[in-house]
Amino acid sequence: MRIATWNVNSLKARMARVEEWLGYAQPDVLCLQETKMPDATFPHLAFAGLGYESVHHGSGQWNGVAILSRVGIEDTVLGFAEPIVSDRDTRVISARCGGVYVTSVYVPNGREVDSEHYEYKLEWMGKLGAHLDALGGPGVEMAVCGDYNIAPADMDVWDPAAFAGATHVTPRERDAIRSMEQWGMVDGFRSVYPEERLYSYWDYRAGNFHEHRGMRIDLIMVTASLAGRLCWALVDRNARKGKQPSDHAPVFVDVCD
DNA sequence: ATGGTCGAGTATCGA
Repeated sequence: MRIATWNVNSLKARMARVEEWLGYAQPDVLCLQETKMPDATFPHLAFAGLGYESVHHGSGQWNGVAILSRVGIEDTVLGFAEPIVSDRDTRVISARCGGVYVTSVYVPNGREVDSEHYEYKLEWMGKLGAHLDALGGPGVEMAVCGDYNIAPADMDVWDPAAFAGATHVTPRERDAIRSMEQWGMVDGFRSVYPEERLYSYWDYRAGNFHEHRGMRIDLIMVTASLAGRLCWALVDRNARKGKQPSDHAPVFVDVCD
């Protein structure tokens, strides 16, 4: 089972690239973030034509998350599960796909350390933990995929010194990832490639992509039963190239029997 | 050394 995640930075702007990618990457499940559209305009029919059922949680021109699956979609939860209070942003959606409870997350950016946005980000990560408990806890086969806006370790940024004092790398943010690991999840890509300095996001500006100035902030966190069966993982840098790319590349893991 | 681009919408803001 191939489980993928991709922050598309507007699905309207990226639809042709997403269709192309589904065609050659053949994921069983694809989590999308930053669709930047309301539910009313989500292209369920186009994805159905490619063999994918889909669920979407979006309210307007910002945020927006979705799950596409060709192995079934059931038990969909929009936002955080009850009784967790969801905020007005549409940043999380969950659904059971082929026996795996899949969650697509777009974690708040944080903007500046110690700003209200930063506190909101940390609070949001706390709610995500409660959400995963509500879905059944670490004993459930679960994949939590998305743009975490957190680089788990120094090796996940092109130059740790360049991020001094910035968000995405602070101990409090990294503690949120560590809490997920202590709860029972494994960073799927990192477990397959313990040493590789590969990134999933590059700012559009300044030729950052070609200069390899990136960050690995798009993660597929999986519970133990899946973690023990990971047989491959990939960041598809080719999908960051060419005409009208997203600033993020898709990432996937393969779960084998 | 700084900033360099996109996508939202159509002036700027957010990333």
